[in-house]
Amino acid sequence: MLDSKYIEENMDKVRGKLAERGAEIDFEEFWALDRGRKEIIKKVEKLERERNIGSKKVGELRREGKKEEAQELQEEMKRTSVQIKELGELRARAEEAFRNFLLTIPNISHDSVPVGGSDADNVEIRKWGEPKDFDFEPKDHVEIGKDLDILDLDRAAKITGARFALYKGLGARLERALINFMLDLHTNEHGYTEVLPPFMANTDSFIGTGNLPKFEEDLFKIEGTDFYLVPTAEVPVTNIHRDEILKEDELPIKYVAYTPCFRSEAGSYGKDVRGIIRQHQFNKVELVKFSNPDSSYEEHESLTENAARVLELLGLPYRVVLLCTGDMGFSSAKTYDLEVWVPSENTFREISSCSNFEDFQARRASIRYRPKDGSKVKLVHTLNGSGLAVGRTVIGILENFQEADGSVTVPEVLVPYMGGVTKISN
RNA sequence: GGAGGGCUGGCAGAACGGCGAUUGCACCGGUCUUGAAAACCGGCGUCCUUACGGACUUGGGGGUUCGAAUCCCUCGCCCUCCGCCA
Repeated sequence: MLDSKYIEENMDKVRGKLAERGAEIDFEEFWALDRGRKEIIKKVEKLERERNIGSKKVGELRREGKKEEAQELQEEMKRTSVQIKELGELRARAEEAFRNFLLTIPNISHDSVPVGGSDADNVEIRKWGEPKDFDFEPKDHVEIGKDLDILDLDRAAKITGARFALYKGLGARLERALINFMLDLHTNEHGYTEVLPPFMANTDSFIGTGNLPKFEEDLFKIEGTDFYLVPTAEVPVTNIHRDEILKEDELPIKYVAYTPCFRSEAGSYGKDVRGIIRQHQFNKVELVKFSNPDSSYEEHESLTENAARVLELLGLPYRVVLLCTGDMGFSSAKTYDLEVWVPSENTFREISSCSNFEDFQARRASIRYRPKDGSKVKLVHTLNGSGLAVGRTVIGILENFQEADGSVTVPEVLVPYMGGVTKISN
């Protein structure tokens, strides 16, 4: 959520910035809602003042034994009270309409973000590693998984439906090994605190991160409750500190969390239907930071590096891409995507998305800190990034490290997590 | 699922339905000091207003009342006990 005062004072900039990302804001409506809200607030508060003074006076008159005067004033205040109640309802509606309007406006991009309409305008920042030159026809992960009997998509479809996976044997072990490896790396080497949050969260939490009210169709809701399955650990973890005032000394707070992620994938019918690239349920290790606003962009860079380190240790070729205005998520001010090399597609595919949300989520979720110098409490900046998406990491490993004989070499760093297994083969 | 107790400011903890929440601790600033501590003074939630001011805020929402932290209803959460259960 943007600061309404900021919008008022920087109308042209806001208009331009939002246009860059393909979002239009109806300023006529904004002004109308804002003006309406302020007018009604003024009226109500004037009446409330009268009532407060009047009521106090009633008490005084009674104590002085002036019963009749008290009675008279009481009658008058009763009428005032009725008016307040009526206007109060209008006020509530006006404020809600204003807030709802603000909740549907996306974040403003950082000045370093390139302007563009689609992923074609994203900017490659750097590349790491060399895609392997296979001297045989490489298979895709579906074939590899089937041939090694570690991935059974047909039976998963029987259990649930399309876009679900059943890992078996060393496939299941590989998934678990990756989760543990990533958690150990980020806690031991990068200073994150491990958390294991609920896999469902309530409406307030989803509003806090910006997933609601606008993107409900992307979520699975639990019938008969106020709970949704989390589409990313970002939701529960960012909301750990919702409605809190943190100490400046505590910042930055860094969490790493493993959760499964559940996404309805509405609107992606027919896209990535083969394999486990796009699933209704997948595992992810997520990095989340709560930062001092002054240093959030440094924290963004280091968070991205922390995620990239996973790929480097695994030996998977990747590139870093700076998303353009048109390709960024609703809540983000700046996003780097990490893309892993996928031999079967002869291209890079997103495996991590690292964003700085500045105070956009913090304002929605009311996450603030108390500056050391005693000045007014301020909103923190929130950041997060996948560290990494586990299913897609499995794709990377199976496809990049496949051998001519159909086996897959286990990256050295994972061997201890695989119980000493160095090669997955029949 | 049943019975009971609770929810107040960053924390602790008061407040017969009536001058719009007493106090302590923590934190920040100032005075004092060579420096620090102590002491003293001030500050330390949100909104409206150029300002002066004003309104709101005792878990959320609603009700009773001239007036609600206080009474009633409802939802949420925490604690204790019973039942069931991985």
